[in-house]
Amino acid sequence: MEYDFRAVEKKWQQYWKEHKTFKTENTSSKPKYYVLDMFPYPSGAGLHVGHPLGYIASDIFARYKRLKGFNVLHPMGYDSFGLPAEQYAIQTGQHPEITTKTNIERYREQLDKIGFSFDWDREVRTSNPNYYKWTQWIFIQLFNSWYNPETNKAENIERLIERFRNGSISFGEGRGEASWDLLSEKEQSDILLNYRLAFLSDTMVNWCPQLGTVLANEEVKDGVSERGGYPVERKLMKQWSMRITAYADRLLNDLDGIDWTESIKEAQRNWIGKSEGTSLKFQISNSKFQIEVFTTRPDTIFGVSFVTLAPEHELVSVVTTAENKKAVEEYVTTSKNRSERERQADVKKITGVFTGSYVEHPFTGKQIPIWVGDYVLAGYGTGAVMAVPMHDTRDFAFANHFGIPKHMVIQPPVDWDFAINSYDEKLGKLINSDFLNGLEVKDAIKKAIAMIEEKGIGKGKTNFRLRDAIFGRQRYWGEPIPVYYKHLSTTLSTGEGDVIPCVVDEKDLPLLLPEVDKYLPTETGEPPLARAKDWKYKGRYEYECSTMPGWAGSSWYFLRYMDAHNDKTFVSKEAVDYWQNVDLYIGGAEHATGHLLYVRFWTKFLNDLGLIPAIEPAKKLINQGMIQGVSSFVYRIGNTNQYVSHGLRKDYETTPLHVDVNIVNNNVLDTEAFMNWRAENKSAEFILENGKYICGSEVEKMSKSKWNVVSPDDIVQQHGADCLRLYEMFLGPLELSKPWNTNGISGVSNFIRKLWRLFHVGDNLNVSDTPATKPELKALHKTIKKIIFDIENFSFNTSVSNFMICVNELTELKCNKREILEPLAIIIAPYAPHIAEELWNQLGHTDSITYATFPECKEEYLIESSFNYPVSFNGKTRFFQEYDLSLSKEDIEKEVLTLEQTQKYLEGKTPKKIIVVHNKIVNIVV
RNA sequence: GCGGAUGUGGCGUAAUUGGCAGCCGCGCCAGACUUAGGAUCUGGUGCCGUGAGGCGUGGGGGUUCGAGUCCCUUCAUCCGCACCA
Repeated sequence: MEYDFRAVEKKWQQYWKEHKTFKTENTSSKPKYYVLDMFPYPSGAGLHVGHPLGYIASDIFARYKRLKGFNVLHPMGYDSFGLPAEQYAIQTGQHPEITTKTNIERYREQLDKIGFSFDWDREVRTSNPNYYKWTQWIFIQLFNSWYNPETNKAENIERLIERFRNGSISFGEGRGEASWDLLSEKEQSDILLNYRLAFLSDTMVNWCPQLGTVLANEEVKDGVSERGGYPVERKLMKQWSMRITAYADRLLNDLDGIDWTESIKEAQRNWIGKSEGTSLKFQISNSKFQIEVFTTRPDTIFGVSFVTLAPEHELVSVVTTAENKKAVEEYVTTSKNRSERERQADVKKITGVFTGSYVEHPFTGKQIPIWVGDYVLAGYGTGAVMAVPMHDTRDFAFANHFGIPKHMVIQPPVDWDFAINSYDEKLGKLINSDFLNGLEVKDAIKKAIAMIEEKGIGKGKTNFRLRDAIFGRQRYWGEPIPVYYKHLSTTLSTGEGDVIPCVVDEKDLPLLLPEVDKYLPTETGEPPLARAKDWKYKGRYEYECSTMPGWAGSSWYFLRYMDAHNDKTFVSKEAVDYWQNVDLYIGGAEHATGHLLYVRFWTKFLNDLGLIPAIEPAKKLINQGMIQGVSSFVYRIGNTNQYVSHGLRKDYETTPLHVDVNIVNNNVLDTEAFMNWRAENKSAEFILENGKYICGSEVEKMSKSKWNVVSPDDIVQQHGADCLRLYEMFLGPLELSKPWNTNGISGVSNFIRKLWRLFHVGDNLNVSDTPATKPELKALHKTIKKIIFDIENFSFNTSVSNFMICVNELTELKCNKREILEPLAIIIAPYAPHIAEELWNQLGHTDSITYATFPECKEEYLIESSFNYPVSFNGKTRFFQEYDLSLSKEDIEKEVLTLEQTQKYLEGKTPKKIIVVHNKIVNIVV
């Protein structure tokens, strides 16, 4: 009988569960190793074959490390707050908690079937109050902290207040020498909000009316929401934000110390967008005001021919003269009404308007016109730029469009046609630039900054593209922000009471998510939490009604796994001192500027507070590729119920329609199944080619709506979990994206059966205790060596081929020696744990193979005494000749020349040169 | 526009890091066996050519005795960022 994978896999999954085989302790004499997967959001669609790809790789690595004698932490959990469950709740009235629970159970079932070695006792769910209690606790620490630029660390806000009191830090302009304690509570609160790491402020947000919430920058793609693709507009709102910008420099610099893919690091560098330059103030002619600009090119100061303000700039109205008022106001209004999307869509379209005013050039005193243009972004730098058309592409285009003069101040070291392009390179010598003349750009930048600073009109400055992260979401299914609003004594002037935000007391955590009647905003546009009845802090104070964003819970979950049940603290000192941080983190590259940046931010913050020892969450990060789906299409003719085969569709007017890939085999449609697939297909007619209906196909994202989802459950049911694991690895390098194709799976399936047959004759184990032969030992140890190399280089696809080679060789050798087969079972165990356990058990072991010892490669079995040299002429291999490895280069050279074959290829000529590379090649140059 | 990645048979891929290109599979071809199965086994399979042989790692050029691998250049595809001064 054949290997019964269904029985065996069920048996061992049961065994692991009962024996808690993968339970991990926080103390051990073994070295620690932490392998983490990005936890999933449990969606209603369940897992498809793409999801487990990374989990399989990490599981192999975790199991390998256990065999290598490490104490391995390999947990799993769920990122269970989020939009889809809430959208579903809005549609059906079903509480998101119930949906979430159902989805998690389904995920768990699917995961269990694949045989992962997770320690489920450490499971976390971000929507669980025991978990989000600590997410809220961390929020409170952020609220109570400020970033001290001198120590470059977050500190308790009390330290800042002390410094306000003793005057070592001034708490604001225009308040004179007033002492801190004389300020009202409201004034103090407002000032502190400018420093707190979690703070409330009026911010331009990405507001999505359809979703009824604000979105973070990385949740907006091309002006529409990432989820759902709804339009997003800019809106000024009072919002909770995280001062991630305080950490910009550290987030950038510390990238050098971590082993992450270059693409992720580069994406983060771009996102942080550090740019060094200088601020510079221009005096507005006949005015008390100045315009401050930021530039990275102070060297081009003598090339300035205009100054441009963003339409939102506060000085626009000030500098606009009466005769230009109408035009400017019109322009500003149009610009503001254009959505972010529209602005981005036509970047090429140059628009702007002259204000009628001028600034004075700081060095020449010349009059420089002030323009307004929406190519200048209000949110970056100072919202104003000094325009140098000859040396900046955008200024060049603007100047050309409006016929503004251009001044050349850098002599390019190459031929340059200034009629076509500006010269933006930081290379060349300065000309027409007074004290900068003759300097190289690099030196000119330094000199210009020095002169600007000396004149007191600006100073060297670093700008970041990174924005503070908006933290509040006007949604229901998220962590309540643990903030309440305290009413202060009524002020006489307004008759209204001042209100200040305060964090709830730590002992009152968790602040539970209240029940609401509907998951929609209120009639007045308040978030759903405003519907909660009698929901007040201490029965008196209104709570904050927005909830945390999806990334809050995932910004520290790697810590909670270390100590998942602690109800005294978010993670105990002992646990975090032992586990430190993640050694290997596997997940998708789509989180490059979202999760992966926030988790680094929170890690650094918690480290600043001395709560955790690590400054980075993960030492090594691997991004698994995406598994795409292959969609199948049928072609419906017009509005009929007739479908035409792919090859003949050109003759008709057709509409391509997605068809369930499960009723298509090798592009051939099962027409009967199609007719039964949906009621409206019952009477479908087909125009066939060669008696078959051929479907079209396309590679797309795997998704329910495209009918191209392949479920791991089906693969496990048909071929087994070990087969799925091996096949997913066999597909190709982990990092590569590829479309799923089940066709090749039979090769892996055959391999598993072949492996089984190596140990069995009929139904019986047939393993001999006689010593192994040299070729058998060689086959084994060669494989051990390769597998170690492969795993440590995360080259899981080549390991699978190497196992196949090994089993093929041993089958050829008719090897059934315990001395060979027992180590073979161990090295294959991380990949195919079920069959490995079964074989191990049949070999007479009573314990799990999980904690066996990974065999060592003994080089002595690999030593060869001779080598079959390829002999080539002018680099072209012509024949082979075996020589003993003890032979010297000279000996081989002599030997080769005596060969009849050599003489044949020499055709009577004398070789110019003979190259002999030991153990590699012989090359004869003629 | 900037940045990152990828490009090898009909397909997925491999190549000890400069040394026999195509390992391991899928598919395909031929054969064996047969209780005719989508089973198992054996052999073959880069392309052109009956053959000797020639050509072959997106294209072009270079370094080298020797290049998929190194250098220059160019093209294509995918991903990220994108008026960031």
